[in-house]
Amino acid sequence: MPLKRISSVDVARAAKVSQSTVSRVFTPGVPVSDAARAKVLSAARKLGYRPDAIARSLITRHTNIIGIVMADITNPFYPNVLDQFTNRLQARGKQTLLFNASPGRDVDETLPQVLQYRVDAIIITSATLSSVMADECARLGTPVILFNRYIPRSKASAVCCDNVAGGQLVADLFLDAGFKRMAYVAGRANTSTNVDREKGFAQRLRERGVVDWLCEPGEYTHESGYQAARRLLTRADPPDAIFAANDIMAMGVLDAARELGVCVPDQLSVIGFDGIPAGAWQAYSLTTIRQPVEEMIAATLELVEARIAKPDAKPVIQMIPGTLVKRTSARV
Amino acid sequence: MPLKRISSVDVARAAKVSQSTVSRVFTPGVPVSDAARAKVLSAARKLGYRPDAIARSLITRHTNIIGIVMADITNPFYPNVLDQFTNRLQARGKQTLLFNASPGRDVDETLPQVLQYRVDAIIITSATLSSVMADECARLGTPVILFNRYIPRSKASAVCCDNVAGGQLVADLFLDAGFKRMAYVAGRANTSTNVDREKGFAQRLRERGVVDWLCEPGEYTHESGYQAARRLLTRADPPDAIFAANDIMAMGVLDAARELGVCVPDQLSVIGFDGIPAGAWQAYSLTTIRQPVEEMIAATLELVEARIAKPDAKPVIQMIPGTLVKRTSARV
DNA sequence: CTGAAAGCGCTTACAG
DNA sequence: CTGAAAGCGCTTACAG
Repeated sequence: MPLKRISSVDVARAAKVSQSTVSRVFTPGVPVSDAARAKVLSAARKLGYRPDAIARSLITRHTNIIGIVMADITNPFYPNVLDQFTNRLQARGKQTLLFNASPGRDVDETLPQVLQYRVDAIIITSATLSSVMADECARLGTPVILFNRYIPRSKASAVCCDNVAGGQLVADLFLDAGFKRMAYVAGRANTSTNVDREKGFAQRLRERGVVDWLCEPGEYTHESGYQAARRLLTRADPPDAIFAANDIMAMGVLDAARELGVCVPDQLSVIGFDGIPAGAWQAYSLTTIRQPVEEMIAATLELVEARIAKPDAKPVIQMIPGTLVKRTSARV
Repeated sequence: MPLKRISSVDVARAAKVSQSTVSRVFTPGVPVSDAARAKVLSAARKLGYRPDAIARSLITRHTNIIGIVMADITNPFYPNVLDQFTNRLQARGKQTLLFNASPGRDVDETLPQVLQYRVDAIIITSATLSSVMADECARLGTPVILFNRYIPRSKASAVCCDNVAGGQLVADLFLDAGFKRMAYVAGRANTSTNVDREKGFAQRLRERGVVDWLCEPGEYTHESGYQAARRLLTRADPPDAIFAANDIMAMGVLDAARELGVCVPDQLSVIGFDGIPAGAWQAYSLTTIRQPVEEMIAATLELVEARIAKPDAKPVIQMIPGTLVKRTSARV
């Protein structure tokens, strides 16, 4: 038979003080006499009392809960992101309410649910929302920070890896190394990460006089990278360099090359994007553009704090450059 | 300037009904006249009203939030688990409060925080808690369900892959195939998954007359599997069959074998445990014992529902057998 | 420093 | 079916 939850009133009675005093003891920074504090703490310990976070939230109007909306948790780039977010949030005494969104769809239907729980702020990653919804959140005073996405001209702030610059960097690398026939293996078509990485890659290729390159669709999975590479490498005129929109697809590309007897990096150079741990495994030794995850997370969390403190501050979009990690999958 | 959050009182005023009626319209299964419902809904829509989940929780005494405590999110077995839990919880109208625990330590310090938020139930995975704490939760009426762990004789229910049986299965497979020199690459020593997998493996080996086999420590990471295999394969008497306590270590073993020129499966057979997607990649083609994740999650969620409805029901420990996935890393 | 009281935004007997 | 009222467990002016 579950016992009644014990409340501040119970503690007050046991400690022979008022309920207000009990509350004060559990509110940091409020003056309480040492004598009262001692009585309350001892009674609280005896009864196993802990303040009720829900009741506290109702009156303080903040919950210390941050909503994280994520699609695509199974993409190997994200577990680390989620791990770091929750760890660092917990270190600041905040909790994480996790919402799963369908990849590729906006989260406009999910967000009202998040809002119902009065989260102090919302972090959205590998998913996007309409700018209408972003503005609605702003109206309600709930800060929204996008992680690795951005919505130009909306009220939502964002922290991104500079995906365009990353794409350009890969193009430069390929061109400097003298490759003649390049290919891009795309991520899910409607994601901003894919759009930007391809944009940077294509722009730079064109700027430097290349008019013709290959492009295969993919969907940010190992299997789709593998299939794209099979199509590419069995052509009469196969590419000598492939840029895959993320690491996991690049690893699929490498598996296809191995299977088809295409020698990497002698006959084929492959570069990925993300910097996931698996890229370092001996079977792949993947050269890639590493997203500065730590920095991006730190920046996001700072923005979260800043916007909670001042919700109507101007939205900012922060771009952090990726860095080349040279391993052995590309002759660059 | 953020607008005031709009409450049921605002809607009541706009719809010219009582606040109670507004509340009833948003409480499923409570009778309200069509006329009143229409007025309320229209006013609510106009004002953008949504009931406040925090206030509702305070009075109904349940939050519709399930706490999930997880260590080791970056272990590739878990993203899928988390993804499925959140998806299926959301489908039932429940939310997920995610807590990150340090791997290897119990979660006794974390749990009071979870409890403060009055979660309806707690799921603990890849982490464990003392039986004292389990009983404390039971006393408070908060059900605790362990996922892939169990605490004998405690008040916490559990859903597990049958790790002992899985270990036995691997031993039988190796023995039936005629291997002479077997090795076990261990997971983190203090985890119940590692203890049970090794126990089953060793028991069966002994039962069938094997007295001598190799054992190397590992910590459930690719790197530790790789290092363990290097130690094993550079011995004067290297093993001809390795059972790794999880897939990711088995993949590290395969990478070491590849690097050392040990041919798999001709000179060495490798079997893992978990059934993570990456095991199917062409670079590994890993034979493994697959944990029936879907079934385990469904069972866990059923248990969660059942215990929320009846918190003082007897704890149950449910074991679900794993299944062999034959690929090409083992000659069995 | 402390207590009595108001109030956060809901749900739910209670009476009609 | 509907409204007035009590109450969930806290925080925080207000007065002393």
